[in-house]
Amino acid sequence: MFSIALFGTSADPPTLGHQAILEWLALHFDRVAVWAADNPFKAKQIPLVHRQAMLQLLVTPMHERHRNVELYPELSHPRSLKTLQQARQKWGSAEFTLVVGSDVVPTLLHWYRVEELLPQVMLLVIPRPGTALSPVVLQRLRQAGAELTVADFEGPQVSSSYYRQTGDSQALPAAVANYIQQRNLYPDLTGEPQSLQPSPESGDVPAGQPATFAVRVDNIIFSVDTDQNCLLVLLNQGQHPSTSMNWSLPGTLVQPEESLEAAAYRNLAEKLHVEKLYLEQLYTVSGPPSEVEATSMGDNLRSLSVSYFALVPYEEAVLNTQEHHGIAWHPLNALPPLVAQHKDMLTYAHRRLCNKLEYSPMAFDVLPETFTLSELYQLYRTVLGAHFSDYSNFRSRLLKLGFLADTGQKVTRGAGRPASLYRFDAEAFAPLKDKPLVFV
Amino acid sequence: MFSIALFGTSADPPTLGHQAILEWLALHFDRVAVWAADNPFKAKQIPLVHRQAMLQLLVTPMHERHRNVELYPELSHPRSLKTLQQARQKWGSAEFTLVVGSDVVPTLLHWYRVEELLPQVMLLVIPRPGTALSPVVLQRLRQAGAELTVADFEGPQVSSSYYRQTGDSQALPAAVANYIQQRNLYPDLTGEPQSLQPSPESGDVPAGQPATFAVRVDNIIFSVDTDQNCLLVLLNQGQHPSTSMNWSLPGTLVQPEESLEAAAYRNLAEKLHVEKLYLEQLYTVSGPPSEVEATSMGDNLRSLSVSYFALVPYEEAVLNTQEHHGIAWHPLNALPPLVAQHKDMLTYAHRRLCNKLEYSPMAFDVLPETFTLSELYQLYRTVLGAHFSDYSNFRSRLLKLGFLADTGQKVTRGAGRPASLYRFDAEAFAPLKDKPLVFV
DNA sequence: CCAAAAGTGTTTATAGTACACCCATGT
DNA sequence: ACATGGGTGTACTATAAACACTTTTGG
Repeated sequence: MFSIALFGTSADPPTLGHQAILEWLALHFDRVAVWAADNPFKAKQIPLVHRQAMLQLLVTPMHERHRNVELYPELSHPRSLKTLQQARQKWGSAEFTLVVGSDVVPTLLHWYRVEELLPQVMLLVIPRPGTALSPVVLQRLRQAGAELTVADFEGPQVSSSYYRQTGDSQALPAAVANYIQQRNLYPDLTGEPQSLQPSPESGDVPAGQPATFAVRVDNIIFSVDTDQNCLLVLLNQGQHPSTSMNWSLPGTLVQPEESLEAAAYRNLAEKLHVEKLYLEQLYTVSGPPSEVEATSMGDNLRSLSVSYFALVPYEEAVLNTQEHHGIAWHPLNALPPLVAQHKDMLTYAHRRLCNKLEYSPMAFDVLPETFTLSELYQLYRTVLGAHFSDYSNFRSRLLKLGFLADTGQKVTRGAGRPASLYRFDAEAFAPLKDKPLVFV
Repeated sequence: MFSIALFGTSADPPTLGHQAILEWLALHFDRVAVWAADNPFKAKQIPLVHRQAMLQLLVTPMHERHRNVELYPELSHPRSLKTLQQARQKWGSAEFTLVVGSDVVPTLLHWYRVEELLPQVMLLVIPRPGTALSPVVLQRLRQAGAELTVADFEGPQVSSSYYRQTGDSQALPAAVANYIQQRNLYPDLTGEPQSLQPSPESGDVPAGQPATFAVRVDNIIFSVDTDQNCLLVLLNQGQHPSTSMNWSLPGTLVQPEESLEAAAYRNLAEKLHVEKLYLEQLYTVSGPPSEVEATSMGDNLRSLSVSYFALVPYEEAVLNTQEHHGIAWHPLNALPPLVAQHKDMLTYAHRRLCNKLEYSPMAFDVLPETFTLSELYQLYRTVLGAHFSDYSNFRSRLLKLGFLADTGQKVTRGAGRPASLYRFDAEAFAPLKDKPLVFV
């Protein structure tokens, strides 16, 4: 069958090594297809057009001896599977061989759909200086279905990276060397050989010292005054370090032996006293590097704030105005001037609160053990607004779901018919977990 | 009208100062109601029963001279409004006066429903040593509706905290001193006066050096292989520092000049190359204090991990297997052994992904500019599972909503009728934002 | 007696579900 | 022609929404 070698190279730049490989391939295959490949992870690559042009300069002269080597730029694709599909479309059924350097062999098993690729193509490995082939890897590849040959090729041991490090134009075909010089494509190279040094991999992470952070926890504490039909949030007057704004969310720095959640609970407990509450992590923001906190640990410390949102029962909550003179409840629809960042957090927290109420039983974390349905309804109506479903529909829906147990007790609040006291049955609710819109 | 003084005190312990105040009150009011108050923020308080008993010991002997002073424990409540309600229930319409120390006056305006409390009651302020009354505060209180008197009381200047600091039992009535000694209620006191020092407020925060953190970002990168009907997640082999487990989520340390989001993007870009993606912050966990990272900044550094979850187009994504040999896609239903913490994060991220798909247009962030409805459907079906609504209903619902614009173009994928190509119209979707279950 | 709050029921519109069936293309 | 995937329509059911009505208390 007609044999075709598929050889993609970054050609950055193409060297005498490439030339030797191509000549070797020309002798062993009916056709040799070569192209300049783009690697999206090599950020500082020479533009593709130049690399392709240089490759053309290398291939064209070869035609005198080998008419079967040709440039096929359209084959270029980050995925060999795609390249193979295109080759098959172009040449139909032939025997295709993928030519790869020995350096990429270890990563081969992680390629896009290897299990699909390997049965369709043969592999030819070109040994490259410095990268030995592990027999284990070869065996594992063969187990995965690879039909794999290692080339008995002994060409000149010059690679593109050798040229990029040394600038030794002896490694290049004259035409390529000329192309580079005309356009000054590798300006960092003086033209005279430099000392060979191991260079860091391109695209590597910035290897600087990682930043250190002071972490604070900011609480967005909501409460509901059902008498006044008012959603409240707890604010602190003039304590936030990084601003001159008057009001801010109550917060605290995380202590050395303390988990984030513990810090959130402590922060809350310092400001008010409640028996029941709902607490949940919300969002994390990092302060700008310039925003340094006063500390003895050095001034490279950045700040990071993890926000928690809480719901507490208003009737039960006792503010610690003794120690924190500045704290007070504020209606959400009449907020005082606030730190900009905190304003966003508040908006986000409010949205989360509304959503959570709609599908989670968090309301029962702040209601008393037993409660009337109108108390529950008042809570929902105050938070979700006047557009919320009417009482009778709310009532019948919840009772039908069956996780509210009637205690049999009745209680009378002022005038009107006495109301039944209900209890939340967590077990009966369990199957409804994660179901959306349980409470609408 | 019958005048009643309401006087709550922590009685920790009750002193000769309290006794003098009570005698003074007895001369100016028809009845003096006194009780031992509980402050939920004073953690190291003597148990209430003892304080009440001591107060009783102080009040009982007074009955010889003043029959109108009496203990009413049932009036005790952290909120004066409640106390007042109970007093009113007990004695009906009388003139009630709330007796407060001058030290609490500045916090008065932050009390529970002051605006409701102030019209109902008169205030009597007892000057206390060391806390001067600011005329500004008094004026503001009066503006808020307070009817306020400052007592012309010149009693002995001994307070409970004076006793607690000095142990000077000269400050106490003999019966109280005896009660304390019998039960060794204040064991820290030697009995002989100590030097008077300003002590830190009780219930204060631990004032230690705040902890410093190295912050890492861990990415949970999902992708959908619609051919194989498979939800994939990107894992990294054996790189996580704090474990011997094989696979972990790809992560990186946040660099000094970098925002959290920037670090998440960098981390992702280092591992794979995509043009389109969806990225969102997920959750933040703090490592235990023991888990120290190797660093030159000192070994008190704790670790904190902010996780981000991402969705990327599988067809387009090119893994950087060159630089990161260990990364690979794994089907979510066949995960390799994984760091425990990362397993939880994955579960959480998966749930979030499912929920987000149901109400947000995130799918269009990873689909090509134009797409067929079955491509969209396949994406949903693969992520949300076989229980997802059937194609025809999915189709009619989405088209009715009107944010999918038919491009008029048709495309044919293999056999079958050609499919229309649609485009996502963000403007038309805008009103549906935050609506639940748009896509069900 | 009425007002107020609790609780019940009825009607109507709409949205989800499960199908059956027609349409256009490649082989 | 027929398998394959794209696209349409219909009948049934469940639920949301609006509202009228009864019951039980306090004043």
